[in-house]
Parts: sequence; C-alpha cells; structure tokens
Amino acid sequence: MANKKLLLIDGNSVAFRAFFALHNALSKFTNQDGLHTNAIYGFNKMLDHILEITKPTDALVAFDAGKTTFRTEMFDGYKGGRSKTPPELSEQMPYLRQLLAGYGIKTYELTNYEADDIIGTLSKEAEQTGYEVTVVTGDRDLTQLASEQTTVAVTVKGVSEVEHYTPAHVKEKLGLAPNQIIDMKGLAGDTSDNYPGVTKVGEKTAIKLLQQYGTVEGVYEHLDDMKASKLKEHLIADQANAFLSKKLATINRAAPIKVGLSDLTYEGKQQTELVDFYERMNFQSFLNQMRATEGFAEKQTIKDITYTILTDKNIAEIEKLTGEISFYLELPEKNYHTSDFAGFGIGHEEEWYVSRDIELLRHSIFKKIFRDSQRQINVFDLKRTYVGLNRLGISFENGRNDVLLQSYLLDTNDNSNDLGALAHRHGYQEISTDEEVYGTGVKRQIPANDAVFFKHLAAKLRAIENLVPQLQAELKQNQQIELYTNIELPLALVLAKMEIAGIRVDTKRLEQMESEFTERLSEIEQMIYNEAGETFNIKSTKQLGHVLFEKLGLPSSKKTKTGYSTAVSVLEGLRGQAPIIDNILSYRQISKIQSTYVKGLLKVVHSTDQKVHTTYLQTLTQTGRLSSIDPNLQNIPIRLEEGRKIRQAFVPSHAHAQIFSSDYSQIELRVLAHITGDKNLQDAFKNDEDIHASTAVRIFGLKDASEVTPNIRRQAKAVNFGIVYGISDYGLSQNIGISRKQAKTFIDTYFQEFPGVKSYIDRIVATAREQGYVETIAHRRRYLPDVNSSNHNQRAFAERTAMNTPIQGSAADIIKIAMIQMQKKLEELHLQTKMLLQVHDELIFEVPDDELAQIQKLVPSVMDSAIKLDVPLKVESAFGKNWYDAK
DNA sequence: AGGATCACG
DNA sequence: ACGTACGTGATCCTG
Repeated sequence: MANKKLLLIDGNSVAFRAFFALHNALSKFTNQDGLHTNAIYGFNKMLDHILEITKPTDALVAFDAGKTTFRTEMFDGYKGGRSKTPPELSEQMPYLRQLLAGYGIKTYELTNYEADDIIGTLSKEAEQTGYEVTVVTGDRDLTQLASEQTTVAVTVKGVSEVEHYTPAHVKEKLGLAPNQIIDMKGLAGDTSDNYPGVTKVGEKTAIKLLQQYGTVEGVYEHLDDMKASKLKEHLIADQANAFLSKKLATINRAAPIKVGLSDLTYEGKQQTELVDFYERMNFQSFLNQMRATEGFAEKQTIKDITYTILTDKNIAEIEKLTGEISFYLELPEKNYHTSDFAGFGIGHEEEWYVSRDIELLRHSIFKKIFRDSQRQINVFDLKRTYVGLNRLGISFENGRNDVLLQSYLLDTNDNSNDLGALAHRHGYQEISTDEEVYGTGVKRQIPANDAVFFKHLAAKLRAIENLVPQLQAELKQNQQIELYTNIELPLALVLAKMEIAGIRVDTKRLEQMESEFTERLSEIEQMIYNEAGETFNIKSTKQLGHVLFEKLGLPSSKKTKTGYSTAVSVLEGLRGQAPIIDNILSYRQISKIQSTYVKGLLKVVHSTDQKVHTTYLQTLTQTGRLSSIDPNLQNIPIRLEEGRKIRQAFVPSHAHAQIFSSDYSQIELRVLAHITGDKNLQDAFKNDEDIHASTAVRIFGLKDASEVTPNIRRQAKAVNFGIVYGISDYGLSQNIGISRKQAKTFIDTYFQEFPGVKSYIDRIVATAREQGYVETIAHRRRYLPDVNSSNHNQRAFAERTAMNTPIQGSAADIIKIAMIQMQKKLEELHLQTKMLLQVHDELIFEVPDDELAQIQKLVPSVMDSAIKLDVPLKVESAFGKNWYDAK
C-alpha cells in the first residue's frame, strides 16, 4: 500500500477552540439569517491549513455523542462543573457537519464514548495497517497518541496554526514519553475535566516523579524508598484518586466503533455543495477562493438575459420606454469624481439597453428623459449617479428611488456598496457581484468581452427593478417611508451638489507650511537621536518602545497586543522623567499634521480648479451620521493651535466672499433632554443655562453657578459626555483622572438629579432587548443583536450603543433636515451662496460679501427650526476670510 | 491585512 | 469577575 495518510479530527474540541479564537469578532460573523458563524469559519480555516500540509488519503471528524459516557459511570463528577456550551456555539454544530459534507469528509460519533476514543481506536487500527496518521485537536491530552506513525497537531492561539507533537516533541515539551501523559494526568488531575489526582501535585511535580519512576504504578511501588514528606503523605492518601484519574485520562483504543478504515476515503471538495453552503453562511472570502481554483465552473444561476446594444442608430428606441425605468451608470473606480466612465444601461420590463459609449448620454433624447419630472427613474447609488451625469453636463434631478439608500435604512449592518451582494442579501439571486465579474485588487477591470459586461449591466437594471418595490414595502412596514422619501433621497442630491462645489485650497499656504514643518521635524529628530544615543525610526512604535523602555529604562505602564504602548496618554505620564518625551510628543504632533493634513491634502487637490472634492458616505455609519473620505474633511484639526492653522488653507473660491460657519450648540444633550423628557435637563436648556455648569451645580451640590470653578465644570462636562456615550464608572475615571469609586458617586448623583435620564436608559435597553433594535426621532433603525449575548462584554457594548444611537442618530436626522431645507432656500432665493461642508453638527458655506447679511440670519433660522423639540435648538455662527478665521 | 496612533464630532 | 465610554478616516509600520 502506497502511503496511506489518515487525518483524524476532534470535532468538538476544534470547534470550541475556533469559537473562542474568534470570539471578539462574534457579532461580525453572522449570516443573513442571524446564525453565528465564527466557529464554522475558524474550523474551515483550520481544515484548509491541515489539508494543505498533510494531503490525506482518508479522513474522519469525530464528535462527542453526549453528556454521559463510560467515564461518567466510572466517576460521577467527570467533566462536572463545566459551564454550558454557549448557545452561539451550539447553534453552529449542525452546520459544521454540512461544511464537512461539502469537504467530502466523513463524521462519526458513538454513544457512551468521546471523540478521543474514536480517534484512539482508529489511529491504532491505522498504525497496524501501516498508515501515517495526523490527529488534530485543541486538547493536549491527545498527545498521548503520538508515535512514530502518528503526529498530534494541537491548535495554538488561533485555529489555523497548529503545533505538531511527535514523541520527540512531547519529550522536549514535557520531558515525558507520550504514554506517560496519562500517568501525569493521574497524578496531577485535570481541572477542566474535573477529576482530582493527588492533592498538591501539579504538572511540574508529576513530571518530576514520573521521570524517576516511570508510571503511576512505579511511583507507588517505590513509595517506601521516599523520605517522609508532605508529598509522600498526599500520595498515600490519594492513591485511589491517582489510579482512577489515570484511567479517566486513558483514551480507550478499542471502542466498539462501527466504522472501519475502508469507510474513510477522503473524497475532496464537493464544489456545488460547498458553494451553496458558503453562500448560505455568507462566507465571501471562501467563495472567492473557490472561484480562483482551477476547474471551477461558475454556477449558472443567472438566467439568460436579452439586451440591446444602444448606438446612435437605434437611440430613438429608448423614447418608447414609458413609465418607471431603471438606469445604471458604471463608474468603476472608487472615487467617482475622477473615475473613468465604463458604460451605462437603461430600461424596464425585460427591455434593456446597454452601451459602453458614454457620449450617447449627451444626446438630446437622454437630456429629455433626465429632465422629465414625471418620469420615475430608479437607480443604485443616486449620489454617485448624479455626480457622474453632472460631469457629462447632464442635470439629473428626477431620481425617484435608490436601492442603496433603501437597503441602508432597512438595516445598517447588512448593507453593501456592491449591487450584486446587496441583492443577494435581500434574497434576489439573478445577479453576480462586481467582484465576480470585474475581479478584485490589481486584477479588477471592466471585461473587454461585450457579452460578459453587458449581461452584467442588464442584470443590474433588472435587479434594481425587482428590488425597488420589495424594499419599498419593507420600508413601509418599518414606518420608514418618510425618512427615506423626505430625508435620505433629497439629501443625496444636496450632498452631491456639495461635493461638486468642493472647497478651494490655498496650496501656496500649504506648501509654505510643508517646508516649515520639514525643518522643524528634522531639528526635533536630531534632538531625539541625541537623547536616545542612536538613530531609529521614531514612527515605529516597536523601535520607540525599545528605546524608551529598554534602552533608557523608563517605566512602562500600558501594554498593547504587540508590545509597549507609546500612546500620548502613556507618554504624558512620563513627562519630566526624560527630555526625550517632550520631543517625541512634538514630533508625533507635527508629523501627523505634516503627513495627513499638509501632504495628504496637497495630494488630493484637483489641478483643474484648485479644490478638494470629498465624497460623503451616506450609507455607512451605524447611527445615521455621514462620513467623509478622500479626503476626510470632517477631521481637520482645531483643538491644538499648531494644527488649527491648516484651516487657513481652506478659502473661498471667489474674490469678495467669506467662509461662513454655523454650528448647533450642544445638540446631543438637547436631544437627550428631549428624548428622556427629564424636567431638570429640559429646564436648563429652556433657561439657556451653561449646561456643563448647571450639571456641575447639581452633581456637586453647589449653591449656584457662581461656585463653579473651571475644573469642576470640566468634570461635569465629562459626566455629560459619559451619559451620552453610555456611561461606565471606569471610563469616566480614566477620562478625568479620578478614582473609580469617585466616578461612581458622580454617576449616582447625576441619576438622582436627572431621574428622567436614568429611566430612559433603563427603558431603551429593555426596548432593544425586546424588539432587537432602537430608533431615532426620524425612525432610523439600528439592530443590536448583541444585547442578548451571553458574552458580558458584547452585551455591555450593545447596551451602551442602545443608549447612544438614538441620541447621536437623532442629531444626525436634525442636521440632515436642516441641510435639505437650506439647499432648497438657497435655490429658491437664487443665492450664490454655496453649502460646502457638513461636520456632524456644523455647516460650512462660501458666501459672497453681498449675501453675508442675509445668510447670517437665514442659516441659523433654518437650522434651529429644522425640527421642533421640547427644548430650543441653539445655533452659533461665525465667518472670516478662511476657515480658520470663521471662529 | 491588521494594529497602533491620532485627527474630528 | 469580566474589561470598559459613542461615532468616524488616514497614515504608518509590521508580519
């Protein structure tokens, strides 16, 4: 027999390891039905790894059959006291078997026996027949099976990494032969399996004894040779335990199994089954791996689709498309402000027109379609489509539905920027993902083959047509039609116009800053090298940690996963202990400004108009806020003067104009006052009090605001923030540097003084548990599956987001409404003022001097009346010749 | 690709 | 006894 290789896997043990290795990411690993998939995923990773390195001819995964086994008969407490398998793991076990079926690997379990015994029995049989055997497990006890023919691979850290135990390796690690493991367990016992061994004897002592006497039996035969000692007394007293425990630890290598070696042929992956399984588990990376393998036959699930290639000859045909239509513009690159145009499609009801010729869109027939306000045009990603068409000189004001927005509002977790993937999640399968058709990474490209590209375009149009009514119905059920129709859809166009307007950057100013910073950085660098006595990469936390904590011997406090923490909070604690610290802090600060804001910004200024055009992501955040990328204009420095100067480079694009800024004052706390209905908090805002000061008066029991010192106000401010974030005493204590006990007192007092807030917090968490989601004022939803998690951390996190999301999200609703009304006003009044940026609670405009007086009244009035709360909204404004001066 | 760090609300 | 404040994005280093 030529090289038979048997792979035996301890299913429960590996699943358990996989589950806990990916426990942190538990909430990320769920499929479309809410099933947790982390253990399945980890198991799959391990399988791929072990199959790759062992290339078995035969394989079996053994599972434990149930709670009772012959061992529980021998010893009542066997595996007693073990906490129950988490439900998030149990629910995955049946699917694990489906995964293994997909891999063509047999599974087996046997009443009254553990997986270990099945493995022990089969490995013995295999050894006698001359097989090479690999055993995979998360349990080191199985190393007792290691032999010349059998290697035991024990998972370490994660699951795909394993440590291979040969007899030599066992010897090296433990100083024992594999068959002595059971003797060690006999003497030392096993806490996780809950059997005792000899009192006060742990692994170390057991090993020492066994090196001398060989076996448990040997130890007891030589008991008389030992000097009197506590150890000897314990050995005598616990002799019965030692022998029982050895028996319990011994794997039964003659279990009455009903499978034989001939049943275990490894058949290899069952392609269609596995693809189907991965789709059900939503395992995109494994799917892609499968597709990349040689001989993979793409599933022919997508129905044939007929389409017409549009040319200037037949363009008149599209005039016959009356009523509701789908339109799709393919801008293949991430940044649609600069992307190439790859093609487009338009049509309805199985009449699909597609083309690569973008110039056709400039034809008057298209202009008419896009201008016709009676026409319902449905798209995927309205903002992207609007910007793309705008670049072609086409005004697209009549987009009626956007599948991307619909899907985002239905479930912020379960959204995708890929129409194919999004469609699959909503149960529509007649479309491939862009990744499948265009490829990924450097290989991504629009197919040169017309049939492939056009079929995909047509499939997109058809997907839009099918999804719009379905998602609309779901929105209606959720009472989200208003949010969708009156907020998100019109906002998409407002954002598009802001992005297109862009903001002018004074590149000369930035270049001047760049050379100043370069000089200062090299000076500081030199000082740091001198103080360190060597040159090194200051930006490398690893090298910096080495210099500070090893070479210079400074006391290290915090550690990260990868080594010493060198974060600002840590370095500040070291100030004064060495001059190098201040220099490192300055270096960090300046190099951040230099690389991210000076150089980074210069890189993305458009040479045509000297402006930056950000992209707002309208369907990303879990709370309803926007985010801004490429460049991010929502995190331009302001807190420290050095960085704040960056704002001097943001200037009006016309002469005789100003940068004008209005921001909501304390909008989140006002929303909190409204949502909670807390009388004291509401009164404070109704009386226009300094909210942090009045909180300070209440939690410190002061007479009135005159007693509030800056430091007390600062602490009260931190408490207010803490409440909004979902407070914990530890978090607060870290933030303001007080003891945890003191922080707890602050919080307790706060809740006494603001009882409405306390009852809101209790109520919202209960609501999240009952209905599975929380809502904002405008019915924006966030699902929080983890509020019922058995994991304390995940549950606590979900509870904090349950409190925070309605507050942060409602504030986002409010500014979105204000932006829509603001844009409408600007257009109605034919003003030249342009809304340029939104920074969560702040709007930034470019205003011609002659409109300034009007805008100074208009913007705050629109913003503070965007929505009617039980407390007033307050808006503060400023302007100047650049963003820095608008303060 | 992921972690550490740091910029903003 | 857990290990901790909410929401983001860009840059750099490391494996």
